[in-house]
Amino acid sequence: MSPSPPAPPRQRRKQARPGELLDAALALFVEKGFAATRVEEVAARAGVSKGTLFLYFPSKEELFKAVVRENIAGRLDEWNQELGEFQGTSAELVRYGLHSWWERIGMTPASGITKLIMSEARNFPELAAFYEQEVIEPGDRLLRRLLQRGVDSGEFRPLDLDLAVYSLIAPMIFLLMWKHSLGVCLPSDKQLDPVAFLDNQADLLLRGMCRHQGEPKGKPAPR
Amino acid sequence: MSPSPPAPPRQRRKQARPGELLDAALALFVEKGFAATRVEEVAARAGVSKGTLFLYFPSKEELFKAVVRENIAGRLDEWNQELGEFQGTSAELVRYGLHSWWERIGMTPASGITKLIMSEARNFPELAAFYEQEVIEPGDRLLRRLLQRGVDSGEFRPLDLDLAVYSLIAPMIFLLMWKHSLGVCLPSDKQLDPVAFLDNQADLLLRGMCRHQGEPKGKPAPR
Amino acid sequence: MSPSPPAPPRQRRKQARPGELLDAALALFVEKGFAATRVEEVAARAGVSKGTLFLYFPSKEELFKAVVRENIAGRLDEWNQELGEFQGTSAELVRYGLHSWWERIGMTPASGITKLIMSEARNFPELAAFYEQEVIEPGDRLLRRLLQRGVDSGEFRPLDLDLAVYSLIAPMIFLLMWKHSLGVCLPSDKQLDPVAFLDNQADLLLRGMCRHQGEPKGKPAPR
Amino acid sequence: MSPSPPAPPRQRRKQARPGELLDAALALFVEKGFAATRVEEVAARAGVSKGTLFLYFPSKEELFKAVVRENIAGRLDEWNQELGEFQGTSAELVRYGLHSWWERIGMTPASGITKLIMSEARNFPELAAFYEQEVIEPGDRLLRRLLQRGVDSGEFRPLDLDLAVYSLIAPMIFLLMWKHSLGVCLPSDKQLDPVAFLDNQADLLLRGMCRHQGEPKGKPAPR
DNA sequence: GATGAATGAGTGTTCATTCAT
DNA sequence: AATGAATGAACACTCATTCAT
Repeated sequence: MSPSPPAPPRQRRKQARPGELLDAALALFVEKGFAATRVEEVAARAGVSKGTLFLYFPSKEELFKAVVRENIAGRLDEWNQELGEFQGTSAELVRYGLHSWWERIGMTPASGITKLIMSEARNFPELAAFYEQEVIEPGDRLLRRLLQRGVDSGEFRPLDLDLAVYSLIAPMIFLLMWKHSLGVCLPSDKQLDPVAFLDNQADLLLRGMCRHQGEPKGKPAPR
Repeated sequence: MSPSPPAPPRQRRKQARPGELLDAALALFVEKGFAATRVEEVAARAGVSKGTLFLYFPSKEELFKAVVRENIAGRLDEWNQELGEFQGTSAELVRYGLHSWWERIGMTPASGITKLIMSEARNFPELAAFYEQEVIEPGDRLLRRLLQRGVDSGEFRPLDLDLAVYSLIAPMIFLLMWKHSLGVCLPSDKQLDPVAFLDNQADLLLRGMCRHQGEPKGKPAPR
Repeated sequence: MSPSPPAPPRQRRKQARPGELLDAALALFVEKGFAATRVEEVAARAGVSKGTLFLYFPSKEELFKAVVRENIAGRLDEWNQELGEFQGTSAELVRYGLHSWWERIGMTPASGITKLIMSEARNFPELAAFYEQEVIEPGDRLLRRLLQRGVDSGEFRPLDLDLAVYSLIAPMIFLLMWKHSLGVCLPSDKQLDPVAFLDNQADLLLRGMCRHQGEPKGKPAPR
Repeated sequence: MSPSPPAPPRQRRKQARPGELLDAALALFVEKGFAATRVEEVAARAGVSKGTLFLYFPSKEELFKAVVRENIAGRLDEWNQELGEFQGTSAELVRYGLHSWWERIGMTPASGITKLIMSEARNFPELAAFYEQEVIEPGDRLLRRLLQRGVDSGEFRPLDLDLAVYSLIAPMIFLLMWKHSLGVCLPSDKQLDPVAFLDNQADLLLRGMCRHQGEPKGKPAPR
C-alpha cells in the first residue's frame, strides 16, 4: 500500500525553536549571501520543513531581519551599558572596546552579518535602512560617547569626532570583510592575525588621539 | 535593403561587442551584485540582444569572471614604476600613494571591482584566487617596498611589515566597501569625506611609524 | 483544574461543534467561494482549531458537501403545504409565492447556498446532482402545481409549463447571483431594488399568462 | 549522454499566437474557474511552456483581463453600431438583439466568462471592477438606448428604464448560469431550450412594454 | 475530545540558457 | 553574426491535512 519509506515519525515536536532556524539562517546567509540562500535549505539545516519556517517568520526578508536583531541589534544595549560602567582610562576603554567587539561579534558567526549587509545593501534598501537604523546609528552613538569621554576628561585632545569614529569603524569593517571574503581563500601563511591587527590599530589611533605622547603602545606599561 | 543615402548615423560599434558587454556587466554587477544582475539587462545596456551575449560568453559565470579579469589587469605595473621613481621622503611617498590610489582607483568605477570581489569571493573561489594572485600579492609587494624604503632610510623605525601593510590596506578597503554599499543608503549628513579620511589615516599611521615624533601631520603642523 | 467558583462564563457551546462549523463554513463559502475559503478561517470563525474541524469533517470537500446538504433540507415541504392552502386567485398566488420566496430565501443568508451551487456545480457534480434532486426537482414540481392551478381554474390560458416554470425561476436565480456577486461591487446608484424587480417580473409574467387582458398589473390598476 | 528522449525539436516558432493562449485560457477558466485553473495547464493546452505564457501576459490576472477584452468587451462596439443601424420596429429590434446575443455570446464559449465573473467577482474585486467598466456599463447603455428608441417612437409606453433593462438582462444572465452550472448536470430531458426560452421572455416583455396590446407574440409577421 | 506544530505537494512567477531563423 | 521566441528548472510562499500530545 505504501511502498515509500515509512516516513520519519513526524520529527521533533515541542517548540521547534525559532532559535534553531535563526542559527541556520545566519550560517547560510553568511556563507552564500541573502539572495543565494534558499529558505528550504535553511529549514533543512534546522531540521524542519519549509512550511515550518514560514510558521515562525512571515517571509525570507523578515527572517533576515530577525537574524540581525538576534545577533547584533539586540546586543548593543548590554554592551552600551557595560562600556558605560567601565572604570579606567579612556585609552584602556578604547582597547577594551575593540577587544570585546572582536570576542563578541568579530570572531563569532554574527560577524558574517555585517559582511552580508555590506555586500547586499544596494539590492535590499529596506534591509540596509533597517541595519542603518538598528546597528549603524546606535553603534555610532556608542563610539562617539566613548571618544567624548576621553575628550571630556582631558585624556584625548579635541577631536574631529566624525573622522575619529570612522577610524575606529574602519579596522573593524575591514577585518570582517577580509575574514569573510578573501581571507577564506588565502593560504595560511598569509592569514591576518585579527587581534594583533586590532591592537596595532589601537596603538596607532591612541597615539594620535592622546594628549600625552608618552602613551605607551602595547599592553605592558599601564604604569 | 536601405538605399537611403547617407548611411544611418548609428553605424556605431562594429566588432567592439565583447568590450561593451564587459563594460555593461561591470557596471551592473557592481551596482546589483552577481545574483541580482540579469543577463538580459546587461545585454540591453550593451545594445545587443540576450542571445548575442551568449555568443561571446558561454554563461553568466564566465561573463563575471571575464569582467573581473578584464578590469584587474596591468594598472599595477605602471604604478609600481612610478612609485619607484618617487623623489621625496617616505612619509610623502605614503601620502602620495594613498592619494593617487584614490584618484586612480578609489574614486573611479574600477573601485567597484574590489567591492565585487569582496562580496562574491566565497561564491567564486576560483576568482578569489585569481584576484589574490593578480592583485593582492603584487599590491602587497608594492606596499611592502614602500615601507621598506622608509625603514631602510631610517625615516621609519623598524616595523612589523605584515601589520603595517594591512594598516595601509584597511582604510582603502573600508572606503570602497562603504562607498559602494551602505554609503549609498546613508543620509547626506552622514556621508564620509574620503580624502579627509585618507589624510587622517595617513597622519595616524605615519605618526606611528616615523622615528621622529616631530613628523608634521597634515599640511601645516599645529605646533 | 479550574476550582475557581462560579464556572467561567464562556462555558458556551458544548457539543454544538459541527453546527457552528457548518454555519461558519456557509458564510465563508458564500462570501469567497470554495477554493478561496481557507479551512483555518472556518475553524477560527467557529471558535475552534483547525485540527478540530478535521475531527468532524474528513476533508474540505466533505465539509462543503455537508454545508450544502444541511442548508437545503426541508424548507420546501412546509412551503409546499402553505402554498397548497392558499386562498385567492392564482395570480395572487404567484405574486405571493415570489414575495414569500424573497422573504424566506432570497433576502436571507440561505440565498447564498444557491449562489454557491451555481458557482461550484461544475467542480462538484455530485453536489449538483444532489441539489438537482433535493431542490430543483421538488421546486419545479411546486411551481408547476401553482401554474397548473391557474390553468385548471381557467384563470390562466393553456401554458407551455416548461417554459413558464423557467420564467418564474429565471428572475429568482438572477436576483441571487446579482446580489451575491456583481451587486456587491456596484456603486449604490446602480443597485437593483429586488422587490420592485420581482413585482415587475410578476406583472409581465401574469399579463402574459392571464386569460383576461384586464388583469390589473400592480396593486392599484393604472386606470 | 542523453538517455532522455531526443527532446521535441523546440516546438513551433513564428508567433506562437497569444490567440491560442487566450483560447486555451477561456476554455479552462470557464471549465474550472479562475482560481482553480493553473497557468501551466493553460500553456500546455496552447501547446507552449509555462514560461512562454508569461512572455505574452505579465500575470494570470492580466491573462484573464485579456480574455475578457478579447471575447466580450471588444465586441460591444461593433454590436453597438449594428443595432444602431437596425431598420424595423423596436419590438423587432429587441427580439433581434436577444437572438444575436445568443448567437454571438450566449452559445459560444465566451458565455462562460460571464458565469466566471458572477462566480468569482467577490474574490477578485479588481476583475469585477474591470468587468463592470468594460462590459456592464457599456452593455447597460446599449440596452437603454434600445428601449429609449421604442419609447421615443411611441411604440413602447413610458418605461422605468432601470427596471426594464434588468428585465432584459435577467433572462440572459439566467441562461448563462444555467448553461454553465446546473445545466451541465441535468438529464437531457430536463434541458432548457435557450432560444425558445429567450423568445418566450421576449414575448412577455414586449407584451408588457408595447403600447398596442395587439402586438402579436410569436414570429407570425407583424402585419 | 481538542490542539496546534509540522508537513509537503502545489502555485505563480522569474530568468539563464537554447536554437531555428 | 545576431536575434528573440521558447524553454524549464528554480524559488518563495500557501494551505489542506496529519498526528503526538
